[in-house]
Amino acid sequence: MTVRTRFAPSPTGFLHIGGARTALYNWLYAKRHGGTFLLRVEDTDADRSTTESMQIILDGLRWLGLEWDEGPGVGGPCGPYFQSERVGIYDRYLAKLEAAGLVYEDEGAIRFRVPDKLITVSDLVCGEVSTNLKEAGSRRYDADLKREVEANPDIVIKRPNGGYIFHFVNVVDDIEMAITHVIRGEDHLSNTPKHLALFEAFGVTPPQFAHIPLNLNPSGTKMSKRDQGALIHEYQDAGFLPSGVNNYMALLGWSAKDDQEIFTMEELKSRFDLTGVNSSNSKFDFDKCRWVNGEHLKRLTTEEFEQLAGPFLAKAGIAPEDPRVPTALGLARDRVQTLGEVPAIIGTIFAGSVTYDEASVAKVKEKADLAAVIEALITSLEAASDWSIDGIKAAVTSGAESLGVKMGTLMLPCRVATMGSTSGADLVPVLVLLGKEETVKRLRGFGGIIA
RNA sequence: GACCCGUUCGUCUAAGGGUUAGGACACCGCCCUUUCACGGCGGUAAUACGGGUUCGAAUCCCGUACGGGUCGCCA
Repeated sequence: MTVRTRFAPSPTGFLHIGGARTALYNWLYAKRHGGTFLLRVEDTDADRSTTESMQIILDGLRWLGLEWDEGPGVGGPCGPYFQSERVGIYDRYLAKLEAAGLVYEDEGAIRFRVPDKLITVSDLVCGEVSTNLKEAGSRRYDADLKREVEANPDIVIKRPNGGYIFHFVNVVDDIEMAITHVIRGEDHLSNTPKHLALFEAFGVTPPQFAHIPLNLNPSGTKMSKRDQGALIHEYQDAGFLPSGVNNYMALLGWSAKDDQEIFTMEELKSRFDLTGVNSSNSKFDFDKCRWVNGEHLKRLTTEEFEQLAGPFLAKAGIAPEDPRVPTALGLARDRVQTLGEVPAIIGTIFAGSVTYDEASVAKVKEKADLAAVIEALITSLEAASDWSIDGIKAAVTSGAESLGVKMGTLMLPCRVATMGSTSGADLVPVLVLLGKEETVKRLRGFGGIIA
């Protein structure tokens, strides 16, 4: 049987990292087994569903490269892929339950009679979990009263206003769309017996279930929109690579069982499997996510890096077609973990003026003879006949000799004077790009500031 | 509160009865570098606790603690 997996988001406005990872696991599992990955929009709650909020989710999935084989925009044999357009199908399935005497009306809503027996979920990740819905559902915790109250264990599947409820449509669609593997967050594990009861009521063999552990924020609670790294579009804005984000998401809850940490999408596709998914929740570590992304950045070709960095340069006011850009990018390349960090490294090269970092200035000011050092730099660099890496080095060396100090003594003040900070890209190549005139101008300007 | 799931360095994880408990991020140190990084090498750091079973337990069983989840006419 061909594997068919699905991602079924409800359009609440953002593609959350947890949802994205669920989508990734489903996508990878389908790819790994030569199957089909489908996207279904669970928009039964009309109040919360808008076109824009759905578009953000689709855009996020496309950016990640998790293209769906069936679903919105591409169609497929099991459409429509919006639950809001499938009411006729749900009516038909409801009629089946009615015919079997398994539903009844209760204050305008339709309830499904849950069976009074032990239902066992055989989960590919969590193992076997058993529940009796009739027993478990006959009590409910009332948050206001802070105690349990009597409850009707039969689940509502249709509202008085005609809208169908998640548990029902979810099962109907999984049947209609011939889903073979349901990979979803562990928060659904407790719901699964209800779904199994419905599959049985329809006389259908249920799909295999795999409940994957949740991603928690660093404080150990469920990731919320406000947590760093929670929303996929933020990765795009910050200059992450889709492959880097996918790689890190894959690692949160899954292991290849060897020491490999960096995977291309192709490698993930061939190596991912449910057997490597572990059952305990994981905390999101933004630093490691950045590191993984940095590794993906390093594996880019020069051309790819330049092309991808372009928009981030433009956003920072640097013209990507400036002839100095390729060299500057080469200097920034192996010291950034996201493309968004690039302008901070090389922006000052292209800027009309230098913004001085206070701590950096204070550090070079500690040297008593700073003014003399700057003066020597101006004199020797101005005299340089060959404005190349070697020529500049020779000039700085001669400046150092004139003061009777080592070249290294001049480098940090020169760095702060021309770039504003003690840290930054390799300085001599930066000076080459800056040009002699601008370099000397900046040194003079700095000399004026410290005087 | 009831039920369900979980618990290995700070974090992500490996080890499916016998390992000096391995790797990665982060952190610290050293080397390289006449600057800044990259890089290389090394270090600190973990089996939640208590009972069993066993010649032998991170690994199997029970209990406790802690964490997370579910208990909607949300999905």
